[in-house]
Amino acid sequence: MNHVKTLYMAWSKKSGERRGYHHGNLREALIAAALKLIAEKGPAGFSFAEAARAAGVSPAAPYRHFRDRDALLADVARRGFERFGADLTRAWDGGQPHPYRAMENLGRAYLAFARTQPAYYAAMFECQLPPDASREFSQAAEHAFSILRQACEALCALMPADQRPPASMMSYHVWAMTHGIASLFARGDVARRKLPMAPENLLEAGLLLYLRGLGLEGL
Amino acid sequence: MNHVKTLYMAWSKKSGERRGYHHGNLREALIAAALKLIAEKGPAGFSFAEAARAAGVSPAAPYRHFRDRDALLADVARRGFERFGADLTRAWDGGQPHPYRAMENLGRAYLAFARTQPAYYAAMFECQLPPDASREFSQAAEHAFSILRQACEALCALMPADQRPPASMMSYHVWAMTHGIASLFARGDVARRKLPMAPENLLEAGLLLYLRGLGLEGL
DNA sequence: TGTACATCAGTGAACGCGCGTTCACTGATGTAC
DNA sequence: TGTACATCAGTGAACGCGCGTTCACTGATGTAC
Repeated sequence: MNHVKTLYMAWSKKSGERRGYHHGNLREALIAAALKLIAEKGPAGFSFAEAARAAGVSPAAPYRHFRDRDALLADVARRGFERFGADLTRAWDGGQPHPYRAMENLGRAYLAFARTQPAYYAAMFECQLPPDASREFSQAAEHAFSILRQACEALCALMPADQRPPASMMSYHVWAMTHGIASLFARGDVARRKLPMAPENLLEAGLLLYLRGLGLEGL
Repeated sequence: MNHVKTLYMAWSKKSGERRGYHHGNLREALIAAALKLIAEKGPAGFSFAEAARAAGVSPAAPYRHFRDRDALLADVARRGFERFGADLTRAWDGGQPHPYRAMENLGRAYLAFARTQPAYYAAMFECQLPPDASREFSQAAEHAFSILRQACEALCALMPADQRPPASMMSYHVWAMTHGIASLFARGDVARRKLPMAPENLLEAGLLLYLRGLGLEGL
């Protein structure tokens, strides 16, 4: 394919000119449309046909890219976990400048994801999608969680070896509290509950108290 | 209405005999059908028509009891919060035999609800239903949460007055951790994640550590 | 470089389906007299 | 106690709709020669 022409086409699309027979990037366009629809009406209010319409193609076109409606939804969830994992990795930043501060950033990133990507969040956690639906899906989810575990291990390593709590248990606790605050108070959709403080502050205090309970002082 | 006859009708229905022109308890039957459908296919896979079919009435009959599909769903969620509140109240049992033990029971009751009533749980928390959708709904939800707050106040009261943490903040932390564990690991539907221990034990340890962080020792 | 052709990603018409909702109706219930 | 009647909770047929999915097709792309 003529590369210059490709670039020209991309430019055309960007500037809203009429596309030709081929869409060029339908797969991505469908995902984007799905996210928009989920954000507006919840995972239930998303239909294959409407996504096609939003992308400006015939209702049969999506079948070239996804087996069926559920396959698209599963792909949205998988991508969600991938972005989520990337966000968490960036926030953790290898534990810099200090494991505790990095853990705080991790929590903030979790809340920020729930707030700014409510569609991804709902697809990932509230779609009745079995966690082991597909290999790629469960791996992406597992990877995101592994960042939390890694952070907990780094925090445990700050303690004398004979006083360290099990990092695995700790990571589940941190995950649960963060997920609870995100799902109840930080989510970016209509289901968010009111809270008399910033969710970030609630989370920071919660983690601090929990870590103190573990004997991790002097942060 | 003849009371004996009413009792007889109820008996007839119980023994599965043919009902007459009037259903007798359609409202309840529709709620029950909705719960069954939600449990099987998620909140998205529930339709007014199918609920009517399950209750053995024509598709127009439900309109005598609910304005529309969403009204039924909202009623399910409201009832869910009422049952939830009742369960939590029973578990707390006025703080008997000891506030900490009662708090433990409270957490167990939360997890048990998520496990045994996944349909209610999904309708309450994952239906994209705004928390302030209706007065009755938000009151029922608020009441359930107030049990948690009450428990936290009782626990705070065990501490010297000058060391007490704000019970309000504490109740949000307890809620978040419990809700996180329930939603991720204890729920009774396909979205439950595997956990290398009983969710109850994870929660107990988490609460214990958190309380220790607050300075609530000697439990 | 030019051309023939395989492959790919779209079309658009069609289908059967179940849904939500409405309507005029009817049978049962409970009550006023 | 009997009867007439208002009210209530159902019926069932009908509607328009959008959905998911299929099919034979076609236009564009990229490549082999």
